Amino acid sequence: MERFLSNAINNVDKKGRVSIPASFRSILEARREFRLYTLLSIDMFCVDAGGTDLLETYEKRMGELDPLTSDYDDLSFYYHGDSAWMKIDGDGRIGLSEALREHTGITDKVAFVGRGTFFQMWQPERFAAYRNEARARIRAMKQRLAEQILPQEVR
Amino acid sequence: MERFLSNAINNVDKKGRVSIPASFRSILEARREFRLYTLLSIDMFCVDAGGTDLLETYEKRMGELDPLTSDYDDLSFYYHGDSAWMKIDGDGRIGLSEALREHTGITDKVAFVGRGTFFQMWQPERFAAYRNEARARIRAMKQRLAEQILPQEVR
DNA sequence: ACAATGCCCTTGGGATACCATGGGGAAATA
DNA sequence: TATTTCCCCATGGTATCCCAAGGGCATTGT
Repeated sequence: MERFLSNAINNVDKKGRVSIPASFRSILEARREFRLYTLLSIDMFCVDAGGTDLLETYEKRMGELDPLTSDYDDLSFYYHGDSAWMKIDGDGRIGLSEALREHTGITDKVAFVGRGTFFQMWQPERFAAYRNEARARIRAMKQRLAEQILPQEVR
Repeated sequence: MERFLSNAINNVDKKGRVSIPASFRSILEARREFRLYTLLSIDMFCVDAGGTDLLETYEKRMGELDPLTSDYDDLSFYYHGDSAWMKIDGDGRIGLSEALREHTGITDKVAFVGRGTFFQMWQPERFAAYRNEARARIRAMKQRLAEQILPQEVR
């Protein structure tokens, strides 16, 4: 299946609309998705977005829990309550909701970031900052792995 | 089947009516439901609402118990005694009962929260508080899982 | 190699439909 | 008869639909 790849920054017009990058749109269109499932991220200031399959992934994850547990309840509360369908208009745009703006800090520009099976929407500055942090963590990770693989004496 | 998704806050007018969010309404209409099954939640200050299928889900749950047990009796007492049908008017509104107000603390605003197969009605402040708690619990849940997967030495 | 052309993508804006809300008044209830 | 419930219509704001234009990129032709 085609992946959501790369990133782009698009402008919000005065009606509060943004164009979804064409490369993302064509993936959605190929899957006959005419709306976006969006979820306010729990640990980042961004929104996860994708097709129905994204929601189904989450529901599958929930499905592995007993419906009577509080874990299940919390997950359902989050996946269904903190998410929304966003209609994609004929020109491939979406209208940003108040909840989305508040959670992400987005005002006049949106950074779209491919994440493989889904993509994210960020306020550009926050995206840049997060990206730098993530890169630093990856460098550290590589370092750790290298130390793990090479025995002490060889280093 | 279409899910109840996202959340919205609507006003109660001086006649005591609230509009059900259009996205929720359209799901009910598609299922030819012209009234709402509502149940005072046991462990939250909210009301669960949905179509006939919601009541049927509960009855099925009861059905798995022995009718002669006190558990069965309690559940039946709860599902049938603490619930009510709410009529939906031609404009998609419902009138709030005294019992509902008392249990939820709702006065002039209602937070509607999608829960997939049903939705909830909250007093907005209580909803905001519960939502923050739930999100915190999920963050902790993710943390637990991450620690479970990564062996101690690698961390 | 450079210029011209055409296509695709993003952005803009007017018109329209939908939705939440308010209120009048009739019908049902007590 | 008084009060509540229900049905109807009105309105302001917002979201959606439709059409148009400007700019960048690649392709084509000279």
